[in-house]
Amino acid sequence: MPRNREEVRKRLQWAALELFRERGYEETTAAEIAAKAGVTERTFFRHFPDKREVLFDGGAAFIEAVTEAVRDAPKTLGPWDALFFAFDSVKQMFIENRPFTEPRQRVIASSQALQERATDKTRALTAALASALCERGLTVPQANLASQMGMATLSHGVSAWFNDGSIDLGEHIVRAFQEARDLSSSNLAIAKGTRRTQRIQEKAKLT
Amino acid sequence: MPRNREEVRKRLQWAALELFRERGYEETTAAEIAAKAGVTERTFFRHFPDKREVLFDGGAAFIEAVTEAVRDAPKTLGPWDALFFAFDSVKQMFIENRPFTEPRQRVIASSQALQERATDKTRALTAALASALCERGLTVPQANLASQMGMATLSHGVSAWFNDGSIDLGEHIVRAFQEARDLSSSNLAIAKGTRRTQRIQEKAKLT
DNA sequence: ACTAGAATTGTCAGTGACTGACACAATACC
DNA sequence: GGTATTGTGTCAGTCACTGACAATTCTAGT
Repeated sequence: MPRNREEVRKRLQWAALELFRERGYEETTAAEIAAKAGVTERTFFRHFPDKREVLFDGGAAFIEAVTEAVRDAPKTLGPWDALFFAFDSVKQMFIENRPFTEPRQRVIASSQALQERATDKTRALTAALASALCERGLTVPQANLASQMGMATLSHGVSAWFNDGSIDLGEHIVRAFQEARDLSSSNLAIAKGTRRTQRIQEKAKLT
Repeated sequence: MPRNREEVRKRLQWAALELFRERGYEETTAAEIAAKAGVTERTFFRHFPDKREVLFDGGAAFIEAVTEAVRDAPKTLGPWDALFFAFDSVKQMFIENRPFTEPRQRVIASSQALQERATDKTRALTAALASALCERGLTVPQANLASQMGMATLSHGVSAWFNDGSIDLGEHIVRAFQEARDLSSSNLAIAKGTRRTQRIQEKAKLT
């Protein structure tokens, strides 16, 4: 009885979120999710490669949007500005998906296994960003560093937005990038060179 | 036949690394690892909570060393300098563990499941760093941002050291922090304020 | 050396995630 | 209406992981 593929997929996701919230992730079996969605356990694993993945769908679409935004950024912009441009371009996706994302976040926070998968999804996005930055002339290490710093900054901004919805998401992102700049530009020891750094460390050891 | 606990632990780790390199992670069962170490599958899971964890031992010791170094950093240092101080203080651990770490890295890179766990270990370290930074007067979001940027920078430096052992690890870390500063301080759009940023984006849409 | 008690392991049975193979049903296309 | 394609059900099986209990070895006190 093959219904519409997408419909079954969505029913499974909905059922999973529902059961995870009621009983918790570990206490819910894949068979129970499938039963609630009106299909078999085997069908569940035909739609999702593993039990965790049922909560992480649509991530690929977001990755595609952000990396495309990085490619579309004005070529005059440096990597840091290009990332800001890209994040600002796709901020609407965060706003639209917030009703789905917010309850899911609570479930993820309650399970170690789900946190691991969530972290891995962030890593995949970071890697895709780095790849896009490479096309802008950066070396691989530079692109990795920039994308990781950018993702850390974006997470910072989105997290602040979750806790304070009274301010626009775009404004939160602007502030996050400002904070990142202030933080790393205050690097006194390194700015003056290695010699001074060593002296500071020797001083510290005497204390 | 209970031998010394630490000895069995190390035999299991060695056997696992060996088998993972020969057959790959997925193709090796926990029972096989245990048999090679002269114990039972049940004993394997008494020493390690799951199959992946056998490759990630000693991480706790490193976390403790780095966070303690953050706490010991001169109080006059800002968060960014404190992180540099801490990383520089424990760089010896990287040098000593390189013979174990390097082959392990190849195994990890060949398995999705192991990569996930590795990423999670990085996340745990980052969280511990953020916690240590909080004790230096930073807010939670600031500490999170700083620790994530710091970890990204450290990874950058260590990775460069792996690829170029002719230069000292300490020098690689110094360079990584310099690159991080240069990267985020060149944030032209944000530095001039939101208005200019919006204009840049509107211009881009016309293109 | 001897022995009680703690620590470690072996054995066994069981759950649940996940997979391959095959048959069956529903849909799309002609 | 027949046929290939696609989605699903069923079944058997592997493997990660766990609880319970017995057996074994180590450790300390005598």
